Parts: sequence; C-alpha cells; structure tokens
Amino acid sequence: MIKDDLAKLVEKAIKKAQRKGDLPKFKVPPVPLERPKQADWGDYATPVCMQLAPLARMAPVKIAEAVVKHLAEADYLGEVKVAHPGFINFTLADEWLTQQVETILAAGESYGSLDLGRGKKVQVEYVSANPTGPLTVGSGRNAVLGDSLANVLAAAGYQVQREYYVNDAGTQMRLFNETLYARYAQALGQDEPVPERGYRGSYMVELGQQIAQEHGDKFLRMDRQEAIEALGEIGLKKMLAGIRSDLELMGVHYDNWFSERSLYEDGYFAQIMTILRQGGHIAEREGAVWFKAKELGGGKDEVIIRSTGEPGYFASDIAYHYNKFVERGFDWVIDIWGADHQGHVPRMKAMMRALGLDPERLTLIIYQLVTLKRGGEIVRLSKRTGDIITLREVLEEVGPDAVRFFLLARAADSQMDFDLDLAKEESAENPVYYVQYSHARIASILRYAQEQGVTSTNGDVALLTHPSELALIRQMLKLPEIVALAAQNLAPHHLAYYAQELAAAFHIFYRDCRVVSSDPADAELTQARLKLVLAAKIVLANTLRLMGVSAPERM
RNA sequence: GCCCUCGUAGCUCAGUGGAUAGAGCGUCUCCCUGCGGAGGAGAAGGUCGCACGUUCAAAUCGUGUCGAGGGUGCCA
Repeated sequence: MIKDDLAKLVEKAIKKAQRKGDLPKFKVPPVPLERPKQADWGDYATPVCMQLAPLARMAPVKIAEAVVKHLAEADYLGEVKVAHPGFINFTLADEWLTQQVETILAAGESYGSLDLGRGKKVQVEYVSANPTGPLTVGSGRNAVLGDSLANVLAAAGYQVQREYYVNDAGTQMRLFNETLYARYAQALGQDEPVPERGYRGSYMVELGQQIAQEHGDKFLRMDRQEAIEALGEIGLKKMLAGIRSDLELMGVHYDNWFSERSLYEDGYFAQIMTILRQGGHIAEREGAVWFKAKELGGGKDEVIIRSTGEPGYFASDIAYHYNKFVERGFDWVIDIWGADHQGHVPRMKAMMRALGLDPERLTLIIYQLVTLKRGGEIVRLSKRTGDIITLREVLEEVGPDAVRFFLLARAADSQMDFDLDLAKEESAENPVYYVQYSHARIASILRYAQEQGVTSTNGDVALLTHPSELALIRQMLKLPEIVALAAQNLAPHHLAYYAQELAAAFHIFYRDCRVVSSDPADAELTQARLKLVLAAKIVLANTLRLMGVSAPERM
C-alpha cells in the first residue's frame, strides 16, 4: 500500500538526513502516517517530526524541512509541504492517481484484497445461539459482526472458516425437549405441565401443535423418556432450520455447523479430561470435578463435571476449543460473544494455558448487548419467559439490507439502542440505500452508454483531470487501507462509513461531470469517464460485498 | 461489594495521542429544458458526563467520581 511505502520513504529520508549531518544521530522510531482531517492539507500527513523534536533537540519545523530535503522521488508523490507545528503533508501526483483507474479495472473483484494474513488459518465462530428458540436481534448483531469480519479477514489474506457451534447437548436442550413434550401433549388435549425452568415462549406452543399435526399422537403411546428425546430431535431440526433460514435471509453463511454432542461421541471430552488431569489442573471437591482456573489467571475455579455426573457447559467449551486448535489445526480462533459472556474470557484464557496453547491464538470479541426499544420504551427480552422480538420479525419489517447496515455501522463495544418503531420509520432513510443508489446509478449510466453505442475500450485515463474525478479516485484508493484497518482492529464497522464516503464522492462527480456526452468533441473524454465509472462500480460492489449487502443494478 | 464495557450535536453513532471534533437522521434555506432528485449546495446545532493528572500535543492515556449496560450459578 502507498501508505506503507510512504512511511518507508520518510524513514529513509530521516536516516539520510542523519548521514548527511542535517539531523543529529538518534534511533528512528516507527513513522506514523495518517489521513489529514482536511482535504486541502494533502492525502497523507506525518506528525513524526514533532516526536523527533526532543530526540533531535531541534524545532519540529526545522526537522521537517531537513526530512523533506532528503526525501527520495516517487512516482506517486506530488506536492510535499511542511506545515506548522511540524507536520509533513503529502499530496499524491495526479498522473499517478488517474493511472490507478486502470489498476482497479485490472484487479476487478480482487481490488481491496491484501496479504496481511499470509494464508494463516483462522476460524471465526459467530452467533452459536442455543437452538432452543428463534434468533433475536442480539443474535443479529453477532451474525453481522461475525460474517462481515470473516469477509474482511478473507480479503486481508487469511484462510477463513465460518462456524456455528450448535449447543445440542446439556441442560438447556433437555429443558427444551421437556417443554416440547408438554406442549405437544397439550396440543393433543393432555394435561401436561411445562417444566419449572422450561421455555415459555409461544413459539413452543406452535411447535408442539405443528408436531402433533404432522405425527399424530404416536409419541404419547411411547415410553415417556424415549418420546421426549424423539420429540427433541424433531424440534431441534426444526429450530435449526429456522435459524438457518433467518441467517440466509440476512445473507449470513457458514462453512460448518459443529455439533456439541459430537464432542462426546468422538471422545474429545475424555481426551481433555486426561490432559487436564495429567497437568494437575483438576480438583475434586463437594462432589464435583473442578478446573483449577484460578491458578492460571482465570479468576475463579470452574465446575467441569457436576455432582450429578453431567459435564457442565465449560467442559464442552474446553473440548470444543481443543478440537479447534489441536484436531483441526487453526492458527487463530475468533469467537464472537455477547457482553453477557464477558466473564468467561479469563477462564477461556486459563483453559488455553492448561491445554498448553498460546492464549494469544484465541480472540474473544465481546459485543455490547442491543437494547431494544419500542417508541422510546425499553423492551425486556427473554427466551425463557417468552417475551421476545425475533430477528425475523425485524428483518421482515425493516428489510435485510437496512438491518444489516444498521447493525454493522457500530463498533462492537458500543452499547446500542435499537428502536423498532424508529427503525421502521427510518428504514427508508437508511444510509445503505444511499450507497446502493450510487451503484444502481452507475449501472444505469452503463446501460445508457450501451444504448448510445459508446464503450470505454480506448479510454485514456489521463484525461480525468477534473477535481471531482480526482476526488473520486482518491476515495476508491482508500479501500485497501480500510480493509487493513478493519482486519487489524477486528472492526468491520469502518466499511460502513467508508461506503458512504465513496458514494458521496461518486454523487459529486456525477453532478460535476457528464459521463456520456452527445458532443462529438467529448468522445474521448466519454470513454475515459466510462472507465472511471466502471472502476467506481467495482469498488462500490467490493465494499458492499464485504459488508454482506447487495449491490443492485436497479432499485 | 468486586470485575468488564460504554458516556461525543435534538436522535442514532464515527473519530489508529496530533492541525479548526465528524456523518446519517431530524429542523431550516436553496438547486432539475441532457446519463436515475433514493441526488447536490448551504445553515442552525458541541463546556467530547465531571474533576484532577501524564504529554510539546488528550474526545483518545492514567486515577478518581457520577450515570448506563453486562458479569460475579454444580444455567448457557
């Protein structure tokens, strides 16, 4: 990237100035490069001379002048200026900028891709909501974060696998099964109570009725325990199918659905117990088996096997992650969790140490919970009490692209309010349409050009000298930097802001520059502008694809 | 009580220690005899919760404090 090249160029200039005696000797720190706030300051700026001031015992401006004096030539570099109190501002050369249109056209779909990851194997696990109920809006945030992050990491050169962990074992599943049995029996006129901590949601009533309709009363004539399990299997399948279809609707896809149960069937649980025992990380007290997380920095010890003999959820977590790292060989694993799981982070890190794995290889992204509101009133949600607003409901009311953009355009650690009434009202004003509109507008221009029989084949990009043309190219050139930023900070929300800036630059260009001109004197310019427009379409489409938002040809 | 995250415009939110703190929505002006007006130009709107501190430089780092959310189960 230009940004990195430029940083190296400045570093070399500092060292050269030192050799030539224009600057005193000192150890050169890394050179920071930033985008200046104001466009007329240039494309890039470095405040490094102010950091150098105490080292060189010179005024920052003097240092900057010495650095600029020794700056090597580069084809991309235009004007270089020193500004108070000691910035060096760089402007990209126009000829180089216009040439980038060809570069983008040649790169096509791969424009914006980088090789930061060097093929490192990374797994992103997201949503993984219990299949005991429909997905909520909170899961939607998880889905959007995870899916977009996976896109970004793939673009940044990682080998990415997307996984959904299906909690199809344990207490919650048992409660789900028992609840379903009760609702099924009730649907057939039996007086069967819902268990104490069962799932009270109306969707369970519907599920019971549905299964009663499809299968009749055959489960009532079976052994009760067998019936509960058989019904559970049917219910699980239906719940999973619902979850899948909700995620599909939002454009969220997976490479793998991993079953918790399989950990026990495949013997991973037994394996990790042996490892933990041999490592001395196990204690038995109060009739339960504990993982000694505290001595590994885990905050407090954790029960692995309950006094009932059942493994707890943490046992599954350990076996699951052992499977990820040791069995499947991921170099890096990213789990995306809601803030209600933040207390698990220390014990997860402790688990890594106990398994002899570098804790750095596991990243837990904690996103703050979504506060749902309706007309300013907070809506409390719980799957168990049945007071839920499903993701599907919101997707249907507001539309997948708008929901996705809304959820994506916020940093994971911002506590966000989602007002359903407001979301519905504003869905028509959602910035996502602004971005999509620019894409559709380009498509329309291209259709028009085709009708007029004009092509871009012989376009000479050197003709693109209008300020709005150059401004658009400048925006297009930011995509790789945004991908790098989003990948390095695990923060896909930057894409959403970038997309708006890019669309804005296009709209301004459109206002200022007629693309398909009927004036024969403009024939060459038309061809050049068609190239620009084609390139802009590529960059917009690539950005939208990373966000998981559609790039429509028409709206 | 202790731990984690957050507090920026009327609302929803951006802002890798650097220059005059930004966007969208909302409000108010203005702009179509050519490619999509779901657009463009402009205005109003801020003690960056508060107080100390570190730094040449703080919305950003540290401490304290107030407020919001979450955690602190042999539930997940």
